[in-house]
Formats: sequence, structure tokens, C-alpha cells
Amino acid sequence: MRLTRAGEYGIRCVQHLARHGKGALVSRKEIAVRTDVPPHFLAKIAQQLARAGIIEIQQGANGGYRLLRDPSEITLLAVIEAIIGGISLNDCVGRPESCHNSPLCTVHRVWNKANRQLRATLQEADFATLAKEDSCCLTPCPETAGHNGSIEKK
Amino acid sequence: MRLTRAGEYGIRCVQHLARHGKGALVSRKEIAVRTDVPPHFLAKIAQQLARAGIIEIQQGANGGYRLLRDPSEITLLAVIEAIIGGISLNDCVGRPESCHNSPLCTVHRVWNKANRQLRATLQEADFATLAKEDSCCLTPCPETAGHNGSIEKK
DNA sequence: CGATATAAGACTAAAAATATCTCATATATC
DNA sequence: GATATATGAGATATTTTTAGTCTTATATCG
Ligand code: SF4
Ligand code: SF4
Repeated sequence: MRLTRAGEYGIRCVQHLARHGKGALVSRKEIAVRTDVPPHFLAKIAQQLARAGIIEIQQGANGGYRLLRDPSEITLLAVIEAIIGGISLNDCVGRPESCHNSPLCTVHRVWNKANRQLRATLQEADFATLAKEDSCCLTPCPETAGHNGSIEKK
Repeated sequence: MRLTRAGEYGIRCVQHLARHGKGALVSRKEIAVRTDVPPHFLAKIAQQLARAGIIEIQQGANGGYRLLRDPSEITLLAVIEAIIGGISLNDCVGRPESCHNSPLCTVHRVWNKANRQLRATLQEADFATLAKEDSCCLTPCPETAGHNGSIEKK
């Protein structure tokens, strides 16, 4: 009944990328350091995000990751499900056939309802909105600065 | 992000007991067979339910388990949390100190909200209501019969 | 080409879930 | 009270999942 570490890391990764905006290239190393995720682990997670069409991976020297969509178009739900697969609070939610009683089971219906609610809540949260208030970035991020009270640029 | 087997089994156990009503003694073996739970595993789960004050265990010959409260007073949430501990969708929900960023983190707030909703939904579901419509019992249960279309008793 | 950075998947280690076993304890019945 | 029966409680074993690392291959820059 908890998010896996990979899922949490995936969110941090997208959140960090979102601070740089759509299309900006950020190296794996920078993301790993800033979000406190083991670099090799991040690589695996990034692959899943890429397969889901959320980020693009650029190989080679000076490579890195970039967001393919605008932060406002990316929801928490999309990121989580890209990494841990479909959310289902109980086995019988995702695979009703796993319990032959599911067609009759009233508990099953409660789980279905709870699952729908959970997904809805996670879908409401997009990364543009999340970034507005503050961020999940674990250490201050110079590139994105300017939110330290005074606007210095220009 | 899923209910453990133990949690699911605990729910089945309470649901079966609920069909017999508050205070009725049902043997561990019967519950195990009817709900398709390994008997020894059920024993461990029952201990947790007993510690939580949901059931009472009677030892000795012709022993078994009985509900301490009325089914209408027992919620899904209570049973689940008795067995798998407090529900928390992400580590930082249950233990905010596990991530030093939680006071600032907007994602954290989404998790908190989702967690509250989930708990609320599970708390709304009590076993009296759940039993009204149909049941989770995996095999027909003679003692509780009478819902097979015709009323035969008397 | 050579240096750098990621790809992709194999591999390992650790943790958690699931189930079982053993010995102890309580109760009914004789 | 003795015996049979049924559960208590914790230890143990097995399996599955999670978390993290490592190795070899590939892409890009200069
Ligand atoms: S008994 Fe009901 S809640 Fe439990 S697994 Fe089967 S369908 Fe789902
Ligand atoms: S970064 Fe935010 S969501 Fe992630 S663990 Fe920390 S507080 Fe929770």
C-alpha cells in the first residue's frame, strides 16, 4: 500500500525536469545529484519514462534527458503508472479474474471505488501546478533561480 | 500500492464472522475453509485482529473466534489497519521526517490528500452494510442460508 | 579516433510477504 | 484429574519483490 522507491524517484526526476521547462536538456548526473537518486537507478527509471513518451533521452557526450510535453500536460498519475504499472489497491481491482468471487463481492466494489478516487486525485495534479507553489527539488537549483525573493535577471 | 494478502484475508475473516453476527463463535477451521485462507496463516491474522479489539479468541476444545463489536461498528479501515498497520501511500505520508523536504514539497501534499480520501472511503464501509447486498464468502454457507431465492426455514 | 555520456539488460543483495512448524496453553468431556 | 481437541505465539523456511549495481554496447561531440 505504498509507492515504490522507483515511483518516487520518477516523480522527482520529472519534477526536476519540469523546473527547466519542456525541451530543456538536463544531464542524468545533475538530476541524480539534485534529487538524491542513485545515478544507475535513475537510468533505468528514465528508460521507463521514455517508453511512456514523457521524456526523451539524448545519448552521447553532453547527453541527458528532456521533457517531451509541457509540465502542465504531465500528471502525477501518468508518471507513476509509467513506472509501477497500473495502480490497483487490491489484486482483484486490476485483475478481477484473480478472485472468482469478484462479480458478487461488495468489498470488491469498495476497492474499485477507492481506486477510482485515488487515480482521479493523482490525475488532477500536473507538474506545472505543482511547481507553482514550491518544488520537490532537494537542493537549491541555480538555473531555475529567481525565486529567492528578488528578481535579478535584467 | 496494493493490499497485502494478510489484509485481504483479515477482511474475509471478519466478513465471515459478520455473517454469523456479533458474539457468535466460529471455529478457525471453518473460517479458513470457507474463506480459502491457510489455517495457520489465519491464526496469525486473528491474533492481530484480537489485539485490535475486533475479535475475541476462545481457546480449547470447540474454540474459535467471535466478533466483539456489531458488524455495523466495524469498518474496512479498522480491519486493514489492524493488520497492515497505518495506511500510507508514500513513506513521507506516514513519516514526514523520512524526507527532509516534506515541509516544502507540493507532491507531499497531494499524497496526503489522496491518503485522507482513501482512508475516508474505507471508513465509510462497515460490514453490516457490506453484508446487506451480498457477501465475500467464497463458498455457500448453510448457517447463514436463506438467501438462495426461497426462504425455507419455518 | 578518443573521450564522454547514456542504453540495456544481467546480476546481486536486501527486504518483505507468505506460509508453515513447533511447543505451549486453554477448555471440554469423560 | 486425564485425555483429546483447538488455538496461542513466536520461530523458521520459502518465495517474491524491491533496490541497487555492474558490464558491455552504442551514440555523440570535438
Ligand atoms: S473476496 Fe472480494 S475483495 Fe477479496 S479478492 Fe475476492 S473480490 Fe476482491
Ligand atoms: S520529495 Fe516530496 S513526495 Fe517525495 S518523499 Fe519527499 S516529501 Fe514525499
